[in-house]
Amino acid sequence: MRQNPERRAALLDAAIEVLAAQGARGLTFRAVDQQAGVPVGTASNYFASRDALLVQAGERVFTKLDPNAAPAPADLPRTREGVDRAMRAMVERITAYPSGYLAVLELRLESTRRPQLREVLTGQVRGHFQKDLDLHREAGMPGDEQAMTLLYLALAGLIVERLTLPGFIGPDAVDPLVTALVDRIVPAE
Amino acid sequence: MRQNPERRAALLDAAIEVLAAQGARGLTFRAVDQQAGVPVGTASNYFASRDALLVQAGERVFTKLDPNAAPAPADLPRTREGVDRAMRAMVERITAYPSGYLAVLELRLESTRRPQLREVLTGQVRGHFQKDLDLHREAGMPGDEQAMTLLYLALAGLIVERLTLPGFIGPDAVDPLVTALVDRIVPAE
DNA sequence: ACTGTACCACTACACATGAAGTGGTGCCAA
DNA sequence: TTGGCACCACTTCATGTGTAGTGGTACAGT
Repeated sequence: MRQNPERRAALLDAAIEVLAAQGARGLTFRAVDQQAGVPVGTASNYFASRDALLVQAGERVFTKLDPNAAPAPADLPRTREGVDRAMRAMVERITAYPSGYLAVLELRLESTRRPQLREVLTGQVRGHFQKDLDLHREAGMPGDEQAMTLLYLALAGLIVERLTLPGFIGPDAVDPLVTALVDRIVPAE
Repeated sequence: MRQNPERRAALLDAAIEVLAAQGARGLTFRAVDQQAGVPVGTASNYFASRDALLVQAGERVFTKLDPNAAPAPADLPRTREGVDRAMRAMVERITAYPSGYLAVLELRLESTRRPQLREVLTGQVRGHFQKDLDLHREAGMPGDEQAMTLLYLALAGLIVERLTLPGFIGPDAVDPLVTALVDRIVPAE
């Protein structure tokens, strides 16, 4: 088993791209090798099995999607308007990097068949959501936990819609929908 | 090309199960044959190509998911409470038939790579949503189009969450979330 | 009642694709 | 010089598509 961490990370990033482009079933050692531009057999040397590759890709994609997730809270007003701006930024950020979220969706579906992967994903989602919740509360933003859960679900739905059938909800409809959502979900201050 | 309509329908139903169980990439003629319990080669005789199979499965799954979609409006109060009941029933109905919605999710992701499939799915989603909208309005239920769109997105998000990572949002949390959602989205009467 | 036709279920096969795993070679650094 | 790593060649295997072909059956024309 090879150890080089940069190379391993590069392979995982390639795996994420493959997931988005070809689906979970298309995630093979060779496809990863090709995407990463390394010789055939490399991925096979870094991951014991396809399962391991899948799980590690699942771990990585969240660390790539989320860390920048909290760029805002600091200089944002602690009002509904502030929440609105944060949410719009989040939707913008995620839809601007489709591969990442599409890979997550593929992994979610694949986790239907792989208990181990499901464990990992559930832990990741729970953890990141909890962190966002804590940040939100510590920043003194309006909206209780239930409100944030509802926002999370609706935005997730919106993002899925935008990424998979962009013709249904057009690009111009996004911001108004997010604003309307926040207006209705987050209590007036 | 074979014509027997019952057999074709049975093959498409089998295709939906395969989609849910094995993903879009697992949808092969042979897998469909096996799932439907018919001899190898049958599906190949009924569909000109894998593409055609995918598209026709995409058409069918919506007709199977939706028609029962409007069992309620008649005897439901034209109030927020009525909307709440309708929405809870809908979530219940969809999560009770996981294969159907999981197949839709697989198709959505696959449509990322297949323009023709994307066209079909976009049309189906748009059409069914519009129909629901019309029924809702004609029944005199509270909530304008934007409110219904927000409800749709949030419930879609909730369903995805329930079907793919059931450990994150537990089964007992569903009804309260739906009720809270409707309370916040649909204006008080 | 007989025969021919059309359709269909089922079978078999030819061809292609793509992947996994293994073993080996050369290189570089400790 | 020894160990770890990148790279490569080759074998083996599994799976799927598309199509051709076979036998059976229902139906219609005569």
